[in-house]
Amino acid sequence: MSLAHKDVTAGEALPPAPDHAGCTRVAPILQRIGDKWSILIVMVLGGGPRRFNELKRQIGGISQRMLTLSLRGLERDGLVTRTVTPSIPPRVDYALTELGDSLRAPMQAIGMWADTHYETIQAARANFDRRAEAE
Amino acid sequence: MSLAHKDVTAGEALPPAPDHAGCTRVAPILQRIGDKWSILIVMVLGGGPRRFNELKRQIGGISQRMLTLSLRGLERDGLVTRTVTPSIPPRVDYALTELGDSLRAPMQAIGMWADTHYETIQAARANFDRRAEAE
DNA sequence: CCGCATCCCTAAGGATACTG
DNA sequence: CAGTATCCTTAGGGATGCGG
Repeated sequence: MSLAHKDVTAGEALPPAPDHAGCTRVAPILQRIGDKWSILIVMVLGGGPRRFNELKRQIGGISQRMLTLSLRGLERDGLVTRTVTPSIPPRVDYALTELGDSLRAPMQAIGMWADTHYETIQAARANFDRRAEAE
Repeated sequence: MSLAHKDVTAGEALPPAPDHAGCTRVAPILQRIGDKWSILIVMVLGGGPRRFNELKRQIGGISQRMLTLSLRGLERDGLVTRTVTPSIPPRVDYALTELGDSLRAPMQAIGMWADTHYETIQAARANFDRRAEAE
């Protein structure tokens, strides 16, 4: 793990390039929320607290195993709270913390980007695959 | 795969919640760039074109296998160009496309977020693990 | 220098069945 | 309802060695 910050002399042509710090720190976080389900969960919880099976239904296609694990991860990172009401049947509510809520804005920036360029990317893929198939 | 857009009546308490569309479309894209290396590559290429081993060195800790695969993925999605100069020894340059470059902005939004809340998240994890260990 | 092919091991993740 | 536990299959990813 290095990501050398010195030695920027190698190449510096086209763009402004105002990054260079906090790159390696971003990766682990992006992976945390870049997994198959976490963003979906955050998105749904952005609409207010949800119960376990409510989440499961609204997300669609997730197993309870993965929902549990994903929620645990988000809870662990302080993005989501888990509130148990020990009634019968038991009731558990999940909600975004302030931290989790603050993630929604940058997330939507990516969302916008993805939505804007979705077709372009699909086209690029199709194109790439087509000429790859033609050897 | 559903993510029902209707039936928002279930819960709508705390936040403004201006999302609800393009959620399922975001996930695959986030996974594409949320893998272990892609963002790092995009970040480094943000500083200008790089050769293969140049990238490898600057990223640090990546195997050439994964670098190749990641670059192929990025190329396939039209985020990166691959330019071969058939000299001896051969020379291959990678650079961001306009599309790839446009990704840097939203990416840095997440980067900022991650950097800002890094400590908080670490603390939350430590806290969670501590009380989990205490059963 | 670039990168494909191979081997191999681990983690991710789905399906199902069972508990408080 | 809200999980936990188990099984099993696949994808991710490192190490190494060869080839243009």
